[in-house]
Amino acid sequence: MTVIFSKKAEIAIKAMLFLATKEPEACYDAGTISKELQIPKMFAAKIMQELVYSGLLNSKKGKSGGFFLGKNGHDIKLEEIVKAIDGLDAFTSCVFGFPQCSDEHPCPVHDKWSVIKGDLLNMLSMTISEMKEKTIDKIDSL
Amino acid sequence: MTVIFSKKAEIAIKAMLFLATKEPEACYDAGTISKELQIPKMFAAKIMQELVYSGLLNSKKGKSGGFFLGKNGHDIKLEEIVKAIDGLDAFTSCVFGFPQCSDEHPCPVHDKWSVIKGDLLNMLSMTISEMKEKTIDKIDSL
DNA sequence: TATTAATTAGACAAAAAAATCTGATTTAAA
DNA sequence: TTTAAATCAGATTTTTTTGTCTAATTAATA
Repeated sequence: MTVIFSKKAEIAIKAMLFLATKEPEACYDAGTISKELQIPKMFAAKIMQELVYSGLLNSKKGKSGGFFLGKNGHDIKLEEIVKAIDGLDAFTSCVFGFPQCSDEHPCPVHDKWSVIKGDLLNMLSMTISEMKEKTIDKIDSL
Repeated sequence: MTVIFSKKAEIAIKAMLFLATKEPEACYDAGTISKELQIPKMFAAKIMQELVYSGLLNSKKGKSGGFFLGKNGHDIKLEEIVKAIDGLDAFTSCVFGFPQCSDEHPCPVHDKWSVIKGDLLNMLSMTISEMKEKTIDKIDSL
């Protein structure tokens, strides 16, 4: 059981965080990133591709190619990364999956979950740059 | 992507909530419960068995057998149900899965996530009886 | 221009989670 | 005592998620 987002989303966030700590246009290839994150190269490559597809990363093909941030880290929120990989359903729907749950027809934890959902979205509003500031020199120890 | 607990845990909660709205020792069989929750009978049966195994439900075998709460609804917290089915790792570990994440070596969202984890556990401290009070006559519309 | 090293797309495989089946046992009631 | 209807345990199947492979394309550089 993953916590709040899938393993792929977890990796996506870590990969983007890694790139955010580097020079803006510097290219890092899937192999380098996979070593950094200690995951299989082809799995990293696949996830990076999804991020390119959604515009969060850019890529350079061919020899000495690789990946780099698609826009300034100040403009990339965690939420966008999660949205690109998992979607945001988890953060907008009823925690029990009751389709009719709403303010008018609340499930038993509707109010509490509504507050928590807000806090979760607030947490996900952090940008990659902000994360970087909090992470400098720590990524290795994590 | 499930939100905070698995689909099985969702079903477990709904099934226990259903039983909580009935007479304490009244038996309801897997078929009845599966119809109520609109899920396959055998899937319901399997989940009920897990709940029996963990002591949250009791069962009566044989003809006109079925399931009923293993203890008073006032003494059954949501948390126990989730724990029985999914475990509680999700509510105690780092949201990014960083194994070393701690107060001393916080990940970038450690503080925010710590608060949210507390709120989640608080939400799960609700008892089945409390949920019932908030749900009476609503379970059909949900 | 040939070689090498990278992304890309899509098919494929493996593992995990969700769902189903089967056969044994239990028990109420005909 | 026989039958019908239920739980139970464990194996099996299906679906989803995770992870791998291969062939095509791209581009730097020798």
